[in-house]
Amino acid sequence: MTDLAAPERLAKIAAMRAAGVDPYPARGIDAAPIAELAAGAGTAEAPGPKIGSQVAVAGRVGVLRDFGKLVFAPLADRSGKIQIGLQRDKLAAWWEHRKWLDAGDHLGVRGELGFTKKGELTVWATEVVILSKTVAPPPEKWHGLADQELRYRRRYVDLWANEGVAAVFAKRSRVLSLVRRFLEARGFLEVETPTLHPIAGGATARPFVTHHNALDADLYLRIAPELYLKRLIVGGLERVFEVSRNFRNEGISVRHNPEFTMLELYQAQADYRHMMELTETLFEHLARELSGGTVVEFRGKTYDLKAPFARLRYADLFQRHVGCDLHDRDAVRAKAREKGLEVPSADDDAAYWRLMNDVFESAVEHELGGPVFITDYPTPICPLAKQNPADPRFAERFEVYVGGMELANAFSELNDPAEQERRFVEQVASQDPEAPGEVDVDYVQALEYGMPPAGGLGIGIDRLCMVLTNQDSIRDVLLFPTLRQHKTRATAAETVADAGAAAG
RNA sequence: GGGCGCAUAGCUCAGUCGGUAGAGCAACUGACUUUUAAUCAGUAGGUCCCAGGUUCGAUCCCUGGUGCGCUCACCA
Repeated sequence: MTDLAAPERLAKIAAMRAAGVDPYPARGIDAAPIAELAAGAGTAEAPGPKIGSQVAVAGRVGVLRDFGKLVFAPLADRSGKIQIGLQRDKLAAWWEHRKWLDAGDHLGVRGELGFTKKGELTVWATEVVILSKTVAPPPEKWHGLADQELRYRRRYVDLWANEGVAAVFAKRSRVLSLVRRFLEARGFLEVETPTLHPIAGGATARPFVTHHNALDADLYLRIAPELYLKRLIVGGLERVFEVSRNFRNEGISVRHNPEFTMLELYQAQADYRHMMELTETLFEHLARELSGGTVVEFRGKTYDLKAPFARLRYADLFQRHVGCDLHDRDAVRAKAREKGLEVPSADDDAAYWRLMNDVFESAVEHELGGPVFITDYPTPICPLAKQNPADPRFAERFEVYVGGMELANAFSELNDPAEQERRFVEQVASQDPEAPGEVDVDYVQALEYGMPPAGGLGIGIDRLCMVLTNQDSIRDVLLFPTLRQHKTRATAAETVADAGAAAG
């Protein structure tokens, strides 16, 4: 046990055992979802159990309001909450055991559905069973679990102690479900590709490294599923998607978690224009399904996710917000210095384009409300995208922004093996710590077998859920966000460890 | 990683212009058959995050550390 366990509750467990009552019985009880009772109550529209009928409910009990010969308490399950009423007269033999009950216990209650004098729907108990005795006291009843860190560390408490938390995750689940149905209806096949990659490709990010003992080889946790999914397009699957947990060894912020979920999809015979249409259609669909309308509120502002979204060209935005052409290297460097960005002394192309994009991001991104497509990125910052046939300086790529946050990234996929190889070699040579360490030769070979023209799209599911559920931090849409390691004091574990040390 | 802020009872917080501390809730005891954060009476509960420094004296001031939050950078 840990120091969370309250002595008075442990004493109750001992008392129950002494009385021959199991505080952790093996079987639950067959109970109705509480919402059915609460909403139904035998009316014509909602044919739940009638007032006066016998019902059974099971759930976590809240604060006990004890009147001596009468106890009221709320009982909550996943579906809702109802009041239970325990009366001495109806629980004669059991009545003395009411002292075993504590806030937070799991109870099964059988009784008659009725009302109190104040008109509160109540299950008047004729039988009460402790289904699981809680030794850790629940959070304070007024404030709930307020400590941010504890909310994340003890999400299992946060979920029932704080209103609305479970609903956010139910919505998230629904987003994934809707996305799957949406894509399946359009002929996409859900696939699963490796999480362990010999080369960390498909994005620029620092990977996590791990080691396979039998192969005696280092492997990387994937930073993106992209290159595998495109191999499947080569393989003729034509329309594939994956809900991919990606891992990036980077900082943590309100928008970043080291592991995050991305939807990636690829569609043969499509290009980035199709991806735009698909994106805005999907976003509108999700908004409508989740909230009934297309307008969502996020961080105190509203955004209309009704398609079509505005389309703004990268070069135009650059000109407008930075004030010079993105190819004018001297002017861009001057702007970078103005903004206090670190201007690299090296004069190579890779460094210039990184700088140019930094300038763009610092000048443009937070100016964007959205939803908006930023389109036609400069080719040098798009190693996996196809060039625009009319102007090869730009790639057929777009990103979607809502509330200053990048939600999606898509392009017409580069399928020329020679050009792809050239860009890989360039990346590897760039010395960028976030670039892959070696050329993915197998991927180039895949392209040599021929990939049809295809559009690809990646959507940050966590961020999308932030927008759709109006949560400011990515941590609030992740059940268990990554936190610094933290040793919980486990008194029993210490005892075991001490015993082991003593024995050894 | 940089900057800013916070750390006091189980929880949420107040407080001490430097003299080792308080409220509400929770717990415990008692009363109460109609509460909705029940009420009433009482009891108990503190390494004031840790270490060092200044001081007659530090929870308070200073330095360092730890943890957390916010923010910047990077990205999705």
